[in-house]
Parts: sequence; structure tokens; C-alpha cells
Amino acid sequence: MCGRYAASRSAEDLVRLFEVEKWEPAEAPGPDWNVAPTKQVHAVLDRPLKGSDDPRPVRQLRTLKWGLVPGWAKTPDMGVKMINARAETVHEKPAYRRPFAARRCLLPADGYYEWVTAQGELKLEQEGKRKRPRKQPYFISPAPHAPTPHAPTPHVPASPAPEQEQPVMAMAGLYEFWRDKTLPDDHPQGWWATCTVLTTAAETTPLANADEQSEGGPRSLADIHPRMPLMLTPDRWDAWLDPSRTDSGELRELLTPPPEGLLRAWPVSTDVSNVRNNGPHLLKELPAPEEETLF
DNA sequence: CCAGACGTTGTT
DNA sequence: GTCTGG
DNA sequence: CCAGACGTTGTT
DNA sequence: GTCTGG
Repeated sequence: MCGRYAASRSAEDLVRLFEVEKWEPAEAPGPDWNVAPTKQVHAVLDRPLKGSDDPRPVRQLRTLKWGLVPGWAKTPDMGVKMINARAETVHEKPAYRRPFAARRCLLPADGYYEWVTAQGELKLEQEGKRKRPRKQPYFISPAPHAPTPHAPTPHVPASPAPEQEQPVMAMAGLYEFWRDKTLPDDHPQGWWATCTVLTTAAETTPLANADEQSEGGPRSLADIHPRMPLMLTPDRWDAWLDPSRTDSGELRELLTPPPEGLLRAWPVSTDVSNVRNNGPHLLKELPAPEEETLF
């Protein structure tokens, strides 16, 4: 699944990578290495401009709240549960089918986190020997060879071969609007804009960094967790975002998992487990994880 | 007809 | 055990 | 997703 | 809002 991720890129970088035409710098969330449900996140979407007569969709970078609240929800607390949508069933679920048909987005990330609980820890917990099982967090992100957009970099003519930067992980998402009827019509927070992350079956093939991982570590993403966020490679971004696409079958084809072996994973500090911790150090590989019994 | 769900994941 | 906050 | 709370009253 | 279960 995907219940925590990192999104540290600046709005300016995202604008360049996704060829965004319209965005509000004042609304942009700052870099966040510990994005949790209910937080504000960057989203890329194609939509007619707010308050414009022109119906043409415009590529925008907008700020959404993670946890989709369906338009018909009486209270917004439903969003807490709607942080993920299964790609296999998203076209038919009551909460997701409308946004799937009309409100698709990309959620840019550096990568995401998963927690692995060792078998022995659960045993110790039920025996009352441990109050809570220890969990080893992992950070999973696109390997340097993963496809990256070839958008023109402005103001850098004849630049030398671009240094291999960390590819952006564009997660397939849906967004929705919800009206808070307890607030007056003109209230600035009268409308919520929320989103969810699509998931798919985790890969069972070797990790992109399999060679560098220690002997007892995970060999595939499925070793870490049975589900993973659905990453869209750049060749699918336009089609996924295009609101004029309404054919459910065609849209579902876009949700076939990306080529295998694009992602790498490594253990990170348990600092990430507490949402109050933040910073680039959360992504750092643990030199000596205690994982002998994990896999 | 009305009431109630509407979601995903992991665990035993 | 279950809900809330982040 | 994980961590942390889970409650009320009166007093300074 | 819309579907399912009873």
C-alpha cells in the first residue's frame, strides 16, 4: 500500500518536470520527507481554470489534502480511510468511480515508505512480552535508470550531459471536491480538495539495487509488502491526466503496472515512524539494520 | 419500501 | 480495543 | 501509514 | 449520490 511518502521537490522543479502551466506559489506546500494521510500534498492535474469561461483543460500544480472525501459524504472524516484505491476495482467502487472517470491526477513523490514487522515480534506481542511490535521502515524509490521526462530545461542552453538526477515518482491518484455545508457559501475553507493514491500488486522481481542489499534483506518489493503505489512512467502522464478520456477500458489499460525492476529499496531509521520527525535524513540508508529474522 | 454502506490492509 | 492527529 | 490518547473539575 | 441487502 502507500500510507507514507516523501515529497521534497520544489514547486518550481515540479512545474518543469510536469510542464505545468498554472500554479499558486503561495499555496505550495514546502518540502516534506514525511507525508502522512491528512497532510497537504502537491498534485498535477488537467482542468479548466477556476472562474474561467474557457473550458479547455490547463495543466496545474495544486494543493490537495491526502484522504479522499466523496462528494456525497455527510462529514469529512470518511477521508481518513480513503488514502488508497485499488487499481483493480477503482472503476466500480462508489467512492472512486466518479473521480476515476473525471478527476485523475498525479502525486509527485521522491519515493514511499513501508514498515516490515518481523514474525517474532508479533509472537512477543501476543505473549505480552512486548507492548508493541518493532517495525523496520523501508524507503522505496525509482532507481536512477527509471524513465524521466525529457522536458526542456529553460535557460540552460547547450548544457552538458545532465547529471543523473533522482527520477520523480509520479503516483497515479484521484481527486475530489467536498463542500462543507456548515460554513457560509463564501467561506475560504468551504470547499475541500482531497485525493487518494492508487495501489497495485507489489513486484516479485528483484529490486533494482538487489546487488547492494545485505544477505538477509528483501529481494523484491513483495518481500516488503504485498501492495505498492501505482507509478506511472512519463509516457502515460498525458493520457492519464486528460479529462476528455472517459473510456473506462482505455483508462484501465493505463493502470497496468510499470515495467518491473525500476524501484529500489533500503532500510531507514525508525525516526520516520513518528510524523513529527522530518528532514532529508529520513531517506538515508541504515548501515546495519536489524533484519536477520525479517525475511 | 427504508437502512446502511460507500475503503484497504494485515492478522489469526 | 478504537479513535484521532499528523 | 504510525503514535498517542482514551477525562472532568476546580484551582492557581 | 447511488447501490446493496433485507
